[in-house]
Amino acid sequence: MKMEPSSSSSRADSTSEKLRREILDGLAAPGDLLAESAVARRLGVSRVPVREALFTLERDGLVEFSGTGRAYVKELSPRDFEELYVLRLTLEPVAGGLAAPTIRSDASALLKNIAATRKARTLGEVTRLDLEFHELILEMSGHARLLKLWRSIRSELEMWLGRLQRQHRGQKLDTREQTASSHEKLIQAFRSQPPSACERLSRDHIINWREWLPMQQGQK
Amino acid sequence: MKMEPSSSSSRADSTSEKLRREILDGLAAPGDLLAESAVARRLGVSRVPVREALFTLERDGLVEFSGTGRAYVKELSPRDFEELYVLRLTLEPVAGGLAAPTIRSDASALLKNIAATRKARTLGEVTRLDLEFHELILEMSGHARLLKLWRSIRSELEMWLGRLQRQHRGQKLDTREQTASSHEKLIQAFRSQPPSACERLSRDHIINWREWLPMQQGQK
DNA sequence: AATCCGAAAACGGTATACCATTCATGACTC
DNA sequence: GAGTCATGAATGGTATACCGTTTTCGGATT
Repeated sequence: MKMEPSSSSSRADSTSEKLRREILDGLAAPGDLLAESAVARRLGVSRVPVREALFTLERDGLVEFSGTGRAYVKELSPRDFEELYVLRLTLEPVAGGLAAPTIRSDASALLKNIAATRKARTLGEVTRLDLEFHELILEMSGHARLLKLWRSIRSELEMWLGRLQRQHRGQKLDTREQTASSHEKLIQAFRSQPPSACERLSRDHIINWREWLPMQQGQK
Repeated sequence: MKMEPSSSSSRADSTSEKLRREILDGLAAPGDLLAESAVARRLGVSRVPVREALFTLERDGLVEFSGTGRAYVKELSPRDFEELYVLRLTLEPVAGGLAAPTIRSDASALLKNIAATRKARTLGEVTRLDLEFHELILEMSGHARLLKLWRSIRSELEMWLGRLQRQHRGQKLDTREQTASSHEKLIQAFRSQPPSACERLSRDHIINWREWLPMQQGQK
């Protein structure tokens, strides 16, 4: 028998997860100092696991170190988001092409995700399931490093999307159905098209996603 | 006045560099255990910087951790190299397209690299300068994350190429002139072609590079 | 009021120590 | 001889302590 994988046994992991959540939820504002001792005291662990957690978060792009080794919550500019967008546009079509055969043989995980999306109760949940859908395709590509690279930008994407949501509370776009049906169409196409077309479809899907996003006015 | 950047002030950095070199030079064989205490004793530092160095090397793909936290020198299979090749094919054309305007305005760094390549005295030096040439393009793309992703696979590439070299000592291909002139042509083309063509040219350059490589017979 | 400066507090880098777990070795059993 | 189990060494995770550097802040100076 095993423990559920969510509750990590090591304090370094649970510390990085707690900090990640605080950053993604906006509790820790961009630019905030994450001092090792302070975090350690606050979370009731020693500095060692905190230190390790900060390195992890740096790898995930949520934290950056100053020249003197201090860790700060990273600031994300619209220009940063553009970079992330270009990377999705670069990585995901390749994954789509590679994953096409796998998806044709078994798309159950993707379909399950779509069903869950239709039952989502909050906008945040839709966003999470959306990213999970795309990560599933990366996994099905069978390209371990491609998946690793994609994961290395996932947290930054989540941070940006979370901020967007908090800024546009009022809007009641039906993102849920939009996302679900868009993903559904993508799978249908994947099942009937050759890999090269799957690349193009993946690309178009990202472009569409980008256009739906409510963007801020400030360019830079 | 500053210290030369090569000698890093922190022991964690110098430790990771020493280990990186040992792995790339084949002193540490794939599969070898890198026990924290043993490395610490051998290098005359405590376990703390060693631990940090091992995390760094894991990020760079030279080391992998077992489920119980032990660090081993990563095994690289031909299939792993295929993944790396696909990633170059994915990332570098995008960088080429983005870097085109910058290169047109100032290609001096690239030209300098080519000149150095022509003066290289060992095959290993040619390889290093080759990778540096491509990294320069990534830098000139102005896309910080694209560069970061490329760097995250650079060490693995170096490891593979180093192993190839050691396996094919006898061959006396004139890689030096081949590399230099190929890079020269690429720059010339970059200067006269639109960004979309630069993407294609970058892609072709990588494909050519791949075909020149002496590959092993074993597929898996 | 603005600037400079020095002392104290905060902070990061590293070493050492402790403990639970894992791993390797050899004896023992069948 | 193959498999099993116990024991001790090796190993990683974490806490704590020390030290040099950086940062902060209040007071002196202009």
